[in-house]
Amino acid sequence: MPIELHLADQQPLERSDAARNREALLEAALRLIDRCSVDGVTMGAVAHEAGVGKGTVFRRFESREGLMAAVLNRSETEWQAAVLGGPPPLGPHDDPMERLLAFGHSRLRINLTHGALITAAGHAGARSFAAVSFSAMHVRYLLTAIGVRGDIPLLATALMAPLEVVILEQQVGKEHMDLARIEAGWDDLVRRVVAG
Amino acid sequence: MPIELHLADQQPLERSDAARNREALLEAALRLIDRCSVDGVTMGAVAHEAGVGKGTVFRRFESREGLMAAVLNRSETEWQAAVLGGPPPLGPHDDPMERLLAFGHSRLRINLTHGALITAAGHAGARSFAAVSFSAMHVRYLLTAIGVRGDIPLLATALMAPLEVVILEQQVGKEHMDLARIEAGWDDLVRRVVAG
DNA sequence: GGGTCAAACGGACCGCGGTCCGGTTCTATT
DNA sequence: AATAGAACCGGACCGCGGTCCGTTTGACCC
Repeated sequence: MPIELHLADQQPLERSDAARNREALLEAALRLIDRCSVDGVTMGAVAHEAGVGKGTVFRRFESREGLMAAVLNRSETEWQAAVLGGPPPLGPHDDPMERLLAFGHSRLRINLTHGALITAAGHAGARSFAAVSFSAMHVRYLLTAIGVRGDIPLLATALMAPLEVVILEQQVGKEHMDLARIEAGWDDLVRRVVAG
Repeated sequence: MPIELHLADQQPLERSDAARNREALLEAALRLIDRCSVDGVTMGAVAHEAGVGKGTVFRRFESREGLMAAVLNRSETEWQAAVLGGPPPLGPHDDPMERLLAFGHSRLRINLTHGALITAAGHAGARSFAAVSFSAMHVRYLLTAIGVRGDIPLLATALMAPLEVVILEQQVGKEHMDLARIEAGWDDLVRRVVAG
């Protein structure tokens, strides 16, 4: 019987070839993304680019959404770091209201820039899982810090919903709104919600 | 040269067999939906069920999304009629605020009930096209009638965003919120936005 | 080094959405 | 009724996401 003494280690352990392939696949995906845009990223193409079989891609990442989520995760992680410990106004300081506004603007820009990727990551991505996402927790925290009264989780959702990719693409693509207007609209919404 | 004297007629005219097939396909789709749920509705299956070739389905409805949108359109149309001319509080009466609240509750229920279908209808469905949808127009109108000041189109979007299927399914499926709470949350949001 | 076995690998295979094109059918016109 | 040609029809075909299973490989123990 194996001793398994990797105390705080997570998952049962990953074989070295598996780890190597995961890395190779992620890099292959990145290469493909900026060579043929997001929807040029075919599972077969990624496999070929990384020099492995298609089955391997699926074992590592479960699905196309999973792969996209993994790619997305890189930039998303450093954004989260910026929120948790970066410079103001996004990072920690003593005016939660200003921080909330900065959060919205930042999220807005990201969702517009990486819209295709986020959409491709689907249910494995931004939203989902473990009950609530990072953004939801952060907004709830800020609302509480501001002193808003009411059903905080619901209010947080209401504030984040207009930042969703689907909504933004509708506004920019079909209704031809520009970024500044959408930002201003979000600020206004926040003020109204906070004022209560 | 053809005289084309169908004055207010829309599109170049539809051949009778084409019209017959469109009907047959829509009914086939409906039959399949409540026999095998929405994602059992395969283009091939619909074609077979209607007794036509697969190509025909695509010529009539462009894509799977298009077919779903056509199916959705039936219930959606009668809902729109209820909004425009039905009984209060959803239909016309003299308290726009109450009507707005009723709108939200109604939309909420529909989006939860027909979520799968709406999602399957995708960009050809609820949202899209001709610049703005029926719901957007209605909410903008009500906000104006209430006397809200500000960027009405943006505020309307902000109010409708939390009613989107993606959001609702997250709330109900992952965060286990019940309908009453979501309704209450929306009412609260509306009051805050209107109070401004 | 040699042996063992779980884990990873690869690529054939499947069903679906979507396209294409040669043959067929309806409508308008005479 | 006959003609012409546009519109429609069917189903073979393609690429993609996803699955399956026989084969290989790496980790661990002797």
